[in-house]
Amino acid sequence: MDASYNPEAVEQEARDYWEAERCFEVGEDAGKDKFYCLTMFPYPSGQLHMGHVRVFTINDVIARYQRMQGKHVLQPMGWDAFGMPAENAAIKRGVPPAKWTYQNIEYMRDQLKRLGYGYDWTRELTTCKPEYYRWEQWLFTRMFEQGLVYRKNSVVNWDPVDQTVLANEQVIDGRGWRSDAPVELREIPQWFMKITAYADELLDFLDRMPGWPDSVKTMQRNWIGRSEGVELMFDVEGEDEALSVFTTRPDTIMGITYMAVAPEHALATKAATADAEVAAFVEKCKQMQTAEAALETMEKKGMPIGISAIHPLSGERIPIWVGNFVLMSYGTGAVMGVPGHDHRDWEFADKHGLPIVQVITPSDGSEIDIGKGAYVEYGRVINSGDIDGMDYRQAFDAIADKSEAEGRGQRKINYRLRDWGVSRQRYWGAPIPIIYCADCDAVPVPEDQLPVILPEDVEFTGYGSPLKEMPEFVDAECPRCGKPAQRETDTFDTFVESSWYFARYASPDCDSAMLDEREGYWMPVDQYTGGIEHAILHLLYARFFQKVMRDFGLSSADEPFTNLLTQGMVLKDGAKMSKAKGNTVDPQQLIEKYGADTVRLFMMFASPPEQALEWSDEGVQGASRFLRRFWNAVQAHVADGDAVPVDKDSLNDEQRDLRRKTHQTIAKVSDDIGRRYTFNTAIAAAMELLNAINRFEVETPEDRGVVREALETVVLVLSPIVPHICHALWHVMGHASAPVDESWPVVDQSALQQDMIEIIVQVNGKLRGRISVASDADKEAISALALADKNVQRFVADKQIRKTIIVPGRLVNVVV
RNA sequence: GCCCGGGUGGCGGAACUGGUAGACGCUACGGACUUAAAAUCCGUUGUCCGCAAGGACGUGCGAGUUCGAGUCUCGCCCCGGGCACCA
Repeated sequence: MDASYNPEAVEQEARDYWEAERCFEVGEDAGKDKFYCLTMFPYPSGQLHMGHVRVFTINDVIARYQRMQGKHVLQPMGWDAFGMPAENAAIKRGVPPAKWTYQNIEYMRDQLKRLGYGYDWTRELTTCKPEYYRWEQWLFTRMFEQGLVYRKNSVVNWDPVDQTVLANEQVIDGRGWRSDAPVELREIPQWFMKITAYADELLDFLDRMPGWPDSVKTMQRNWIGRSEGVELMFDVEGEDEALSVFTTRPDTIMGITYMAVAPEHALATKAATADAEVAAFVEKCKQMQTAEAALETMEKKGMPIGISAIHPLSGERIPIWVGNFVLMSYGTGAVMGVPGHDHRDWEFADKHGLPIVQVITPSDGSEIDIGKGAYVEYGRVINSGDIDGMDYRQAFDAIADKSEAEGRGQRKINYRLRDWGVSRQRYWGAPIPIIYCADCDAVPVPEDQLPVILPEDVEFTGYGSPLKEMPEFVDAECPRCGKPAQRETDTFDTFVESSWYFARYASPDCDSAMLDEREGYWMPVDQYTGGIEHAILHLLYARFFQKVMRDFGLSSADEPFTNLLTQGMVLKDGAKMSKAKGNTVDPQQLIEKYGADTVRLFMMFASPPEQALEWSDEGVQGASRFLRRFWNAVQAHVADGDAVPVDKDSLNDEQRDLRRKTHQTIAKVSDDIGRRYTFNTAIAAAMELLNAINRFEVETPEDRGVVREALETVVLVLSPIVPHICHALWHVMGHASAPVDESWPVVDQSALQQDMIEIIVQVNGKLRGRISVASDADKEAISALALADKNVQRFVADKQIRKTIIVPGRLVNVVV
C-alpha cells in the first residue's frame, strides 16, 4: 500500500473487492430485517450531473449505514429510459432514439460504478425494454376491464408548421419552440386513468405517513384539493335547463351580483350562435394557453351573454357573463360571482363595474371596507334576510338544507385533482395497447398478444409519430371480431413507467407476471430519495399505482414509500441544474482529478440534503485536502509503533478527554446519519475528531491505544460517505475484514461522563461570564458561583436582583 | 396568480426542544519550511470602539410575545420549486 494517498489506486482496489465479493447482491432472507433503499431512477440523458451525484450519494450513505446496523439492504438501480430528449437528439443528430438511449445508459452505468455506489446490478431495469413495459401494458388492459381507464376528448398544443403536438415545455410565449409559429389548441381523443377514484384514499393516507416531510404532504393535500360545498341550481330566463354552480361559500349567497360561465359552457356556446361579439370572444378564448400558471396570471376577461339567472332566494335577476377564467374542467364550468367575499370576483367586478355587496362581517365586530377589497374570512352573515346573524357553519347548513328540500341543490364534495391523461402523441414511449375496430370500437390487446413492441429501427423526423407511417405496426386484427383494425399509435406518458418500477426491482426477471412473491419481501420501500421537484406528480402517480396494484391482488402494501427524503436542487447561477437548461456541471472531470471519495465528500459536506445547493468549484479541494490529512494521520499512526488496547479505568485526563471526544462523535454521527440525515454535520463532527487526534501528543503505547480507537472510529463512521478510502485505511490498520461488513460503532456511555462543566452567566439576557461547576452542582451553588464572577459583579453591582433563572447544564440568567 | 420551501460573516453552512450566534470547511491575510514555487504545517479572520480587560452592534425588513428570539406570532420584501405534455 502506498504511503501517500492515491485515490485512483485506492478506489480501484475497493471496487474490485466489492465486485469480487458480490457485496451488494442480495436475495430474500426471511430471517433478516430488510431495508429497501431507493432513489428516483435517472433519465439517461447522456452523462451524470451533480443532481444525480447528490441524490445517489445521499442514498448510498443511508444504505451503507443501515447495512452496518445489521439490516439486509437492497439498493437497486435502473433507467427511466423513455422521453422527449431522445427524440430531440434523434432530430438533431439523426441517431435513432433507442440507439442514443442505450449508448447513454452504457456510459452512465460506468460513471455510477466509478462513484462506488453499492447497487445490486443484477436487478437493473430499463423501462424502454419490452420485458419491462409489457407489464404496464398488461396493467392498463386490466384497468380497462375494471373501468379505471377511459377515453375522452382533451386539448393539446398543436404546432401548425411542424405538424406536431407540443409539450407545455415546448411552448414559449404561446409559440412553438422550433417553428416559432403561434400554437393552436386541438381537441383529440386521449386515454385517462381514474386517479380521482382514489382521491379520498390518497388524501386520507397522508395522515398515516409520518415518514414523509410535512411540506410534501401539504402540497399533495392541496393538489388533491378536497372541498366541501353545495351545488346550487339557478333558473335561467328563457331556458328549460337550470344553471348549476358549485360553491364552498353558500353563506355568501345573498352577495351574488353576477354569474360567470366557461367559454365552453353550453350557455356560452348557445349565446355565441346568436351574438357575433360573444362568438368572437369565445373563439379568442380557444387561443389561451393550457398551463394553469398562464391561466391564473392572464388578464381576467369577460362579457355579458345577454341572459339572466334568477336568484333562488331574492328572485332578482342576475346577469350571466362568459369569463376566460372559468374552467370547464372544475366543478360545473360555472361560478357565482360574489365580489364582496372573493378576491377574483372582486377584481372582476371592479374592472367591469359590477355591484359589490357586503354580506359577511367580521365576527369580532371590527370594521371592514368592502370597497377596497374582498373580505374572504369566515364571519357573521348580514344583509341576507333569514340567515342574518348566522356564522359560516349555520348559514352553510341553512342554505344547503333549504336547497336540498326544494330540489334546487345538494351538498357535494369536489376535488381539484383531475384524472390522469396518459396519452402522448410521441414515438419514444411505451405503446398504448389498444386496437381500434370499426365495429367493436376500442379493444384492449389480449394478454397473449402482449407486449405491443415499439419498433426501434425507425426514421425519426420530428413531424408527428413515425408509427403512423408504419403499416406493419398500425395494421392489426380486431381481437374481438377478427376484422382488419388499427393499432393505437399514441404512447404512454413516461410517468407511467416510473409509477411502478420500485415494485418491479423485487422481481426484475419474472417473465410470467408483473410482480411475484419477492415483492412481498421487499415492499414497501423503506427509504425513498429524490428531487423535491417530484413532490406532487411522480409521487402521487406512484401512490395511485401502488393502490391499484394492491386492489388487483399484486401487492399487499397500501403505500409505496415509508420514508421520503426530498433532496434540494443543485443550482448553478441561481437556476436549477438540468439538461433542459443546459447548465449542468459534468462530475466526470472532478472524479478523474480528485477521485470519487472527494466528490462524494464535497457533495455531502456542502449543505444538508433537503436544502438547495448552489454549486461552486471551490470547496472540492478542501474535501480532497481533508482526505489526504486523514490518510496521512492513519499512516503516521501505524508507523509510529505499537498500541495497547484501551483500559478504561487507568486513563489520564488527556486520554480521557480524547476518548470522550471519540464517543461523543459516535453519538453525534449516528444521530446525524441515522435520524436527522444531516450528513454535513456528521462530517464536521468527524473532522473535529480528526483535529483532536492530530493535536493529541502521543508518548506511550497507552496514548497510541486511545488514538487507535479514535482513528478506527473515524474510519468506520466515514465509511458510508467515503467508502473507498475507508476500505483501504481499515486494512492499513491491520484488519482483514472490510468496513462494509463491520458493525456500526457503539457509544460507551461511561466515556461521556464529565466531572466539571462550563455554564454561561447572563445578566438581563446578555452574556457576561462563564463559570466552571461540578456537573452535579445544585442551583444554590451555581447561583453563588455566578454572582461571584467579577464581570457579572460589574453588571449586577448594587442593583436589585429580581429573579435568577437557571437552566441546568446550560446557563444562569440574573435579572436585575 | 395559487401551493410548498428558503433568506445567518467575504463564501458554503452550524446553532436539533426558546437558552453561549458563526461549529466545520472554503477564501483572504500573516508566519514556518524551501534557492524558489507548489504542497504541507502554525496563526488571524462578523462589524465598530479599545493598548488591554472589556464594551456596543449584528441572523432579509417592520412590529409583537418572553427573563431571554436566528428559532414563536403578525405584516411586508426578495429568491427557489411545483402548477397536471420536461423528467
